[in-house]
Amino acid sequence: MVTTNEPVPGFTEALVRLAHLVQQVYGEVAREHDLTPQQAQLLCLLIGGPVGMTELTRALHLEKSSLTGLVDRAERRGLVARVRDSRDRRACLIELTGEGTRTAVLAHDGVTRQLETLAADLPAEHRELVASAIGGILAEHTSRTGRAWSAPGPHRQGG
Amino acid sequence: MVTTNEPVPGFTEALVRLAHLVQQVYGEVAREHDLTPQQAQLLCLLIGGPVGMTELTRALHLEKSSLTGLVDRAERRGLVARVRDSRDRRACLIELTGEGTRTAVLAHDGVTRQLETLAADLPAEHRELVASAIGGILAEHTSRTGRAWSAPGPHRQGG
DNA sequence: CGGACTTGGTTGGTAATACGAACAGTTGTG
DNA sequence: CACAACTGTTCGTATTACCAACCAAGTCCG
Repeated sequence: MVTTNEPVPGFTEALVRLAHLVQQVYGEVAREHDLTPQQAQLLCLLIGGPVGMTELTRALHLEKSSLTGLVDRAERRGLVARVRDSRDRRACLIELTGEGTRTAVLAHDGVTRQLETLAADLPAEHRELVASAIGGILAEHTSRTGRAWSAPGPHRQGG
Repeated sequence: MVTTNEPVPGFTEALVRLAHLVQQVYGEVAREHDLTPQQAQLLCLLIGGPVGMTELTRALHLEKSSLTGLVDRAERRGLVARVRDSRDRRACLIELTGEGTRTAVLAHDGVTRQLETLAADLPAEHRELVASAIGGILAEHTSRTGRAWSAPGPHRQGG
């Protein structure tokens, strides 16, 4: 009874284009603050509080070594700092500096405002529907990979 | 009584995450076919027919020089070819080769299938609604920048 | 305790991505 | 023809991203 065989062909197309648009917005906003899109993403991810490298590799879908470089450059620019984890002497948490926090918030707000502006014509109900639909897709993906983005919140350490 | 002032704060968050997910799917599929995400994107864009460099820079939001490199590498791999434009001797159209077409279709199908799978739980009506909502957002952005992606179809020569 | 194994992060080497500035060839215009 | 506008390339540089190899710290197990 499910009609998933021949849905709207434009649906995935729309998703892909939207992703592209978001990417573009991220790029523009990042540039306004003299950041690369990746750095902006990193900063926004750290707004919720310090995060460990391993957690970041999962959130950003990067290899460890790639992340090392990204954090290195961000650290060299004084945007983030590595702080040793008290419970695990090999691990380190990445933390926003003062300037990093300022920039991160500005960038995050910029992206949010841009997207909100673009979606201004969208009635609130539709907006909620889209949000929930996306939530479903994300949940489906999460259940498949068994990994989540771990939204801004306390890092749930298994122990 | 428009309620655009304090909408769902999770809306833009959802958009951003979705973009990330699509990006990831693109990356996975690309890798399955020994492509970089950018190459996959290029190939998918060419499925509709040959496209000029300038048009491609707009579609991919790249500088001319960046695109030259991307096309260079794709050409070196035998995926695309530069064909001279008969009407304009400085311009060239980028065209898929035989293998390029095969790969492009496979990659496009792969991405589509993945996304469809993830959205399988979404009822068709919601899907259409989401697609149209996204369409609205894209249209808004288009009207702001005055430029469109020029969906798969005949290249409209601006004249 | 002590070695095997795992985990967390860095280093080194390489390819791809992306930008800006400068350049060469065409086109169109006056 | 002179000149501006346009199309794509080349060059130099910074960033991104991967893999393999590595070191250091924690964990497991005998």
